Amino acid sequence: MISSLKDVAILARVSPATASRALSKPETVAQATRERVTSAAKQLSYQPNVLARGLRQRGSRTLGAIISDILNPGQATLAKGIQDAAAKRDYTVFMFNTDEDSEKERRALESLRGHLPQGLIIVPSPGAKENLRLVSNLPTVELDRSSGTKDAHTMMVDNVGGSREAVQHLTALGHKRIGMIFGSMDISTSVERLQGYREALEGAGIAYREDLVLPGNHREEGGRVAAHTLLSRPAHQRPTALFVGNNEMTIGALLAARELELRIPSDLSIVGFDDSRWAKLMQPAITVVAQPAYELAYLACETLLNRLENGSSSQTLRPASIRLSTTFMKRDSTAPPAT
Amino acid sequence: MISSLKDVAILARVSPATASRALSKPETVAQATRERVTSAAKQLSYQPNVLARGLRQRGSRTLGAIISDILNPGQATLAKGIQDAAAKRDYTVFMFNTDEDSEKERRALESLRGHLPQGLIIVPSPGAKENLRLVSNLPTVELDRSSGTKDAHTMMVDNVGGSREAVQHLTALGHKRIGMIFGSMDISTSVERLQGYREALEGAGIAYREDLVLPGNHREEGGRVAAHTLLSRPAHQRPTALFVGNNEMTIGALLAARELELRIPSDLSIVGFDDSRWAKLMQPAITVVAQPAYELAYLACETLLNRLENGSSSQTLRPASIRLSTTFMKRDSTAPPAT
DNA sequence: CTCAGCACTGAAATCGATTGCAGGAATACA
DNA sequence: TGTATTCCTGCAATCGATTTCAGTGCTGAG
Repeated sequence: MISSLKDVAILARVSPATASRALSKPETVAQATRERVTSAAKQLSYQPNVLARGLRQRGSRTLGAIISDILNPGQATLAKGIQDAAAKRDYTVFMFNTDEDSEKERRALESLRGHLPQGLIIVPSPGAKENLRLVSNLPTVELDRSSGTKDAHTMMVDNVGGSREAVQHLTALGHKRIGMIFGSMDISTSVERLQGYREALEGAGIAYREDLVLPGNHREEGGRVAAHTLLSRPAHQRPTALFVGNNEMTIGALLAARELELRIPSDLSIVGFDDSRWAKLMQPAITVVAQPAYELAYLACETLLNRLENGSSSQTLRPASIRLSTTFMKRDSTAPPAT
Repeated sequence: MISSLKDVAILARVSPATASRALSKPETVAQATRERVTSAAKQLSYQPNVLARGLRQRGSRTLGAIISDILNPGQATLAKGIQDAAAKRDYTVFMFNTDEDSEKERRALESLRGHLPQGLIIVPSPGAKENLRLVSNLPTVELDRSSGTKDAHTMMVDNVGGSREAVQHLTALGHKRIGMIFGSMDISTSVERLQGYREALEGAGIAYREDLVLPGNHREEGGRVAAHTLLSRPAHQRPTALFVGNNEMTIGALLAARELELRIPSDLSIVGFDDSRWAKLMQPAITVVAQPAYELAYLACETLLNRLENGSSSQTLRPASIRLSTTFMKRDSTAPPAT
């Protein structure tokens, strides 16, 4: 049913070698021959066997992509950006999820390695620095976060700047007690966003208070618990505004506010990091720091492919560490604190 | 850097053949030899070359998965279900997006074919019936929808029943003019959901009116336009309730209602097909027909793998056409019509 | 007329793992 | 002891495409 190059060669009355050349290096073959071969190939609806080709050429037009959680719309957007960029250059992508689990990441990398991908795009999980040694000679771009690996190519957004802007917005509105839910310290984005928060407070002359800052493990439930803790305090100690480090946790924070019957924005202002479908749809619509996730991923993939196709020279290129800037989306979930 | 089986064989002082057997059919090799080989493999951190193995065995432990749009949370859930099920059985997945575009689907299938996957799980796009002939001898499961291919294995939810239940809920509340936004007629789910709508109306003794039913192309914008059209009519002609055929279009319908300053549920009841994060989060929370998307996809993948591993007997198995039932989630977006 | 140069083509090796077949050693059984 | 059986191992072929190398035939220059 599936026909091989040999079948094509026979039908075109040439050797397999010539058939191969006619299809992949057309200019090296006489026109008449080339036409016989291409028409034979079409007639048999010949599709090259990627495995055989990859074996011979030591690697197929394949990339690995490892993201943390396809169910997170932000990550799904990354996945799509990667795939679109890869498809445009005729690469296929092996996509894996880690669920932020270092062990799953390791397994994904092992499994990937056997497929001899040409390159890797990864949203590193907490254990990534260790895991990435499994594929140390594979051209890699770290996306969204940094694993801390030296000389890695990274493609991230300006987390510090984005957070600073968000929190400055809150201080400008007059908020003094601003809480933050930040994720966890072993993920670079969390650390950077916390940093932006601190810088904004400092700029506004507000002292940093550890008791207003809680981790939230990046998930909805973590965000809910953290927000609940912060918001259950008596009214005069309770933060009047919350800055939440990612979209999932923002949902949790909103649920917590609802449970405690706090009205947004009159009782509580909220700014989230990461835009999303529902953020616009909510009433009030949520003010957020939007990230160019699709562009980021697309760019990451293009960068990787360019590096691959420039061959050896790439080795000498200094690691590209690109930061895209975020966009502050003022909506309706922020207002001056109640007097 | 990457070591081959031959390297392992040399280090273990055996032939490559024996090394191969020691690793993949351990019981056929003497224990002492086996241990030498496994330890050599570990020492070299040997990873089999999937391409070579796949070439020889005519196919690797790889599945193809084609979904329509990874950015749609429902589809992302399908993707995750597939991946989890595949990973558990140690298969890797090539994932493609079609964006409901038949041409992209064709390209995905062609590209997939060269990778010699063992099987395919596909959410068929409108042109799938034609496209699937490209891979007619590949074990395939159609997920979420049916392409109309004869004898195909399909894994779907009970769209007719789910819709009927939703619309019955509306008629029970006393609604007489119930609009529907259904997607497009070339996707089986749309047709079935429309069918459920008709059955429910009929059951309630309400005449089916074509002018209350509009297509919406499955996207937010299509849903918005359709809903806007239906809802712009004068109050006594306007539907008092809308049943919307998928989650994206439900968002559009909500936006349209907001534009027209219709209050939910007092001016307009809304039921959507497909649950999602934001449906719970909205105020009012949206009443929906929830689908067991993750389970559906997981099951689809397991079914496929079982069929693969039962070998030839599978050919004779009658096509499995499984329907999972939906769950009606009554929330706050439905109420009796205004008097 | 001869030979270099060119444009094409084909034979055969190659990539890495698997596997049918055969041979050798060890064991069992008569 | 002789022979049948079992167990283990290695040789060599194989999967399908690519690529090196060595032609073949032709053109054009000397």
